[in-house]
Amino acid sequence: MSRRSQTRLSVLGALATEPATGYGVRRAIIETLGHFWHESFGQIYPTLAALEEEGLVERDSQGRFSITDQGRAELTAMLAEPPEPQPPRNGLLLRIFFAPHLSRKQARALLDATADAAKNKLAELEAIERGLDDETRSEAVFWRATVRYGVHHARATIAWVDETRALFEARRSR
Amino acid sequence: MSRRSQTRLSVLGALATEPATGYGVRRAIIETLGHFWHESFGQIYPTLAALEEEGLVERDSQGRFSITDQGRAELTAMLAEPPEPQPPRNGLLLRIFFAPHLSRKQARALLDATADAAKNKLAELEAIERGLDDETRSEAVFWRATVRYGVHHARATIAWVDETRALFEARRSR
DNA sequence: CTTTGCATGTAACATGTTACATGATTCA
DNA sequence: TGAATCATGTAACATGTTACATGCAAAG
Repeated sequence: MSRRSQTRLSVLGALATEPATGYGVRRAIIETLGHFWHESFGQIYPTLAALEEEGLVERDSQGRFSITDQGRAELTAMLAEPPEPQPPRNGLLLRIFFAPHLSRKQARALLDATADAAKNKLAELEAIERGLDDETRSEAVFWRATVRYGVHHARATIAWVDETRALFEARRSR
Repeated sequence: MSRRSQTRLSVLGALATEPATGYGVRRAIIETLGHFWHESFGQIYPTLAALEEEGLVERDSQGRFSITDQGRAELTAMLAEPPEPQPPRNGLLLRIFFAPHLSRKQARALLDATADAAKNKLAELEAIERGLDDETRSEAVFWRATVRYGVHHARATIAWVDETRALFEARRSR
């Protein structure tokens, strides 16, 4: 089972929206997918070269890439594949699990930092969501869905921290 | 900034609980951290060799590894470091974002599969949680916290799918 | 006696990040 | 004119997975 690179997917998707240079692809990814996706130049340039060789994108005289018909077909095919479940590796839970090897203070700091990060993320997402209220393009419903995903999960994290603080305190006073 | 391998952390943590062979370390990780962590043999054996060379673990005559005092110190130090934020790469959201390139049916299938997976995960976690009710060891409070994290997030995913289905339907009938 | 589990390891590959090198253009 | 931004790429490194090779021991 060949784990197909998801970089191909994000690059093809970006070019399906709008032709761009390699640099522009990265900017587009940061601006539109930034709250849940990330690419580095070290991936983008080789990927564009490979996509070009496969005839999925083509480069014009200014160095701008655009997606070909074949590229659109490949994009749809890749999108239809189920997202490969990434093997779970949650660094926070690893620390929580082994927290008996930490002092109470350190464990508390870990929870505090987690809640702070989630609250910042939530604020960021809510700002993006408000920005979408003025968006009239029909795709906006999908963009909103990605933001809402983050909102739900940030709130889940915040609720979990509250609950976990109480759980740890109960233990302390037992 | 050197992304320290978290494999070291999981292996040291496992050995802090109980000495084991490389094979046993993996079993312990599957059994106790399985719902949020994963290691392959290809990582565990080289990591054990490296930890041994650093004097953080030692091997007895039967090939069992146990953690040294230095290893415990290193474990505590690594646990105290904030979990490095993994660069966000959410394959599901990538597909949702680019869903305009999918048919409605494919988009719906993606949401259905997501909800199913989350519900299965939730059932699995709730079973683990019930199992913890009989657990008397003091560490159990931390184990429970890791399970509860998964419960909160699985529920968040389920709620998000419900909301998103409604969002997409509203668009459809507009 | 054969399957299952225990046990150790390596090699090839895939993916991805970071740092570096280089240069053009634009804007203050 | 100097800083910021646009632009392209490579090389070294880190991390991790998968497949393969090998062999012993226990259980049925």
